[in-house]
Amino acid sequence: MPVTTGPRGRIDKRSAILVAATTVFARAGYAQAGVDEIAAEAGVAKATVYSHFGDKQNLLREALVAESDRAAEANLAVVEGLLDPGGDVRGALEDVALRLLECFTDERSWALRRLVTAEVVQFPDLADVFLGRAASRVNQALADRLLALSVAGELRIADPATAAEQFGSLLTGGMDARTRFGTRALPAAELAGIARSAVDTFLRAFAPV
Amino acid sequence: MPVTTGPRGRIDKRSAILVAATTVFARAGYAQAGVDEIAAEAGVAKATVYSHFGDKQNLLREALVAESDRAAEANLAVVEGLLDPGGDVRGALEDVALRLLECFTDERSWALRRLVTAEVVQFPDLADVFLGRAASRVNQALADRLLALSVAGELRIADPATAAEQFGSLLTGGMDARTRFGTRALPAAELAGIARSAVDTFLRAFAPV
Amino acid sequence: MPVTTGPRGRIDKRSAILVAATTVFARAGYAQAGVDEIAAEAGVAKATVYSHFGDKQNLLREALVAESDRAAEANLAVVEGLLDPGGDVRGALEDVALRLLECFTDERSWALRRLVTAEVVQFPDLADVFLGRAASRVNQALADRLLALSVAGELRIADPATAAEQFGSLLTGGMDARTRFGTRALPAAELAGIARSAVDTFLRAFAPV
Amino acid sequence: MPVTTGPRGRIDKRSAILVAATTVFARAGYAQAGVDEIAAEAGVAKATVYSHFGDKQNLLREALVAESDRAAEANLAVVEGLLDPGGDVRGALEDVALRLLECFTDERSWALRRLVTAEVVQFPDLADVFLGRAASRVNQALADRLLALSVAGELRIADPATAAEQFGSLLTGGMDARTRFGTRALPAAELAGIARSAVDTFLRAFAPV
DNA sequence: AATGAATGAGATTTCATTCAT
DNA sequence: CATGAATGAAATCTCATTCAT
Repeated sequence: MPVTTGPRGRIDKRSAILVAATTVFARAGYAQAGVDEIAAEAGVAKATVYSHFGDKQNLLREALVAESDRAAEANLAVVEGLLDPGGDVRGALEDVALRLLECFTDERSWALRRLVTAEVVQFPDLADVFLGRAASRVNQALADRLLALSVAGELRIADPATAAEQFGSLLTGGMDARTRFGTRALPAAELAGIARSAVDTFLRAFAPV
Repeated sequence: MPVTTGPRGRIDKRSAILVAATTVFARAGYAQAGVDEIAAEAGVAKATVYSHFGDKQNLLREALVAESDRAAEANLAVVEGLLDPGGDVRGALEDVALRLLECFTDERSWALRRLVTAEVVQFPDLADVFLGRAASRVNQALADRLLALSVAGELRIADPATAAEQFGSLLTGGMDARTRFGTRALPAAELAGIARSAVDTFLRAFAPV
Repeated sequence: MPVTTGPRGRIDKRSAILVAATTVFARAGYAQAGVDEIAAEAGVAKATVYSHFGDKQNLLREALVAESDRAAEANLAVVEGLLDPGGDVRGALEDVALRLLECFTDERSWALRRLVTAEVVQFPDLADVFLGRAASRVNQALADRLLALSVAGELRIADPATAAEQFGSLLTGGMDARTRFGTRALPAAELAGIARSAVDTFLRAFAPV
Repeated sequence: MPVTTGPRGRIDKRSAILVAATTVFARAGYAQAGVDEIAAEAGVAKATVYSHFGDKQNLLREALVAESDRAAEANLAVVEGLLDPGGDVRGALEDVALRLLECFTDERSWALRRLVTAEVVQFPDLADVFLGRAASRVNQALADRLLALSVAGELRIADPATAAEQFGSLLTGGMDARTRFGTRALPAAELAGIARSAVDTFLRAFAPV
């Protein structure tokens, strides 16, 4: 018997379960993950999982909400570091590009995207969770920065939203193939090369005259 | 009583099963798809499925092989249409871009990518199937064409493989978000806009002086 | 709604399953017995059987452990009744012989031996279960008694272990044929005759001069 | 296409199947043996097995008939060697005993008894096959010899049938335990010891005054 | 006569979920 | 509130048997 329980104990269990669910879903996939397994990983009884989250699907959703927020946080932190560099746009963009790429190729990010992709047909609202909480916020933030740079005369961008999307695409578009869908890690040098190459093309297209 | 049987009958059943498997896996996902369901869709007994394919995992693999080949065929046909346009590079690229986008946003292509993505952790060799049979062949073909255009002085490309990858990325990089992972169809006008926008950026970066 | 549950309830179910398994395995043989059938006989859900015993093979093992113990108990009770008879050795031996024969020809004993015999190739440890828990204990106990009678001058036995084995053999050696492997019951008179005949031969060999 | 077929080919196939069935049933048990496996072992198609033997149960029966005959032959050959030894009854009996024991502990004999024991509940007529074709014939032959020896004054036996049964019992009664139901081979020395010990007890009981 | 192919029925096992304590 | 226990429904896979060639 715990000496003190109360709201704190319950909350602790809730997040232990969420962490466990994230881990197990990432490792095994939604269908292959057993609620037993999640409960064991969290150190609680299976019924406790149900009393907190209702059912397995909802557990997935909540886990994806948390992971999407976590991923968004990391990405936004990077994008918000993209301030007016006073001259070295290329350096600033390469720096942001590389750090975004590191976020993107993180194990947990791959797992998040894989889970959304895998289950979107069964549970279409998962797309909204991921896109709304992570992808579109990051894109919007990036568009804001690009606009700022454009206003500052460092870039020449007509449509910042599209430019932001294309910046991201150039950066991450080949990653499925290169990492075999997140199954294989890339050497740091390769990451840096990809970032440089993406920024290079981006600047050819959007550098001021 | 079947009208005709013999060796042809067996082959017919095999492909009926493969078609059914593709359909059902696409509709329900690998784990949620029952072999019962596939057998019913194919109009054969469950045991026949097993006698042809051994187990469910192998059925998935064979289905993905077939779908990868089919997708590659369609994409290659488009890419191979990209000949020296004698002046109107933009028009030629936009045409190819749009048609590639149509391939890419096809229901079956989405299903293929979703299945690979979803199951790559459990069955890592599926990545090889998809990448080796489809993605990398298409990229290679596109690189070949870009090189030819570069040689012809229509483009100014140093590294055709990377340029091809970037062309594809600009084209398809935003599609997860726009189609909600293939869950939502896009109006033709939007597709055309995306193609135009991708080509525009690509040409800004790679058009000759 | 059950009138009482709690820890007692689980134990009750466990033994209900064990009893049912014993019954069904005896009736149908291991391979032909369905876990469905056992669950139905026990009045529980199939999954409950699995949650208690893990798999079918283990269920067989546990059932055989219980049956071996039960059989050993009955046999040992008989053998331990063989005290110094003060003169009438023949009578005492015939009495024990007949009662051992009754144990041996019991339906459940036949079923036990049949199951062990049938499955020993697949699950070699079953031999250990049966021999270690039943056969060898009974033989040892019988050897002890024969030694005591020998010490008391009622028998003339050099090697009690072998003598005990031979006593058992004379008694049960012909039973496969007579009962058609336990498929046919014997009249009490025949049993008594066999016991008498076995004891007769035994005493011819081991009675004191 | 075989160069010549005809009745001889069919007969060859029939016995190939029977041999294969015997092998596979012995190795795996009746229920675990697949008709596929038997057909493969025999080098024929599964349907051929059915066209020759009708169903699996009948295949078992025919295999057991053949094996029972084979076992009987071997045992009878031994027993029939038990002629009037002119003085050395013990030596003659020990010789027969050892050779019978060798028959009895043969792999194939164990397999035969195991199959009969295992399946007798499902197919009660198997007991008749085994008992009628092997066990009782051997016992009868042995009774004949014992009677002859008795007439010759070498033994003193009132009831030869019972004596024969007891001779066999003394010999084989402990073999289940010693060989763990045929799962473990015995060293030749142990076999010889058992034979000697059985004959010793037998002669104590049945040697002439 | 022999076979390759197909199948219906059933086997074991798993799992998300509920309920009484 | 947390849990151990129980379960209904379904999943994958197997196998004896038949049929058309």
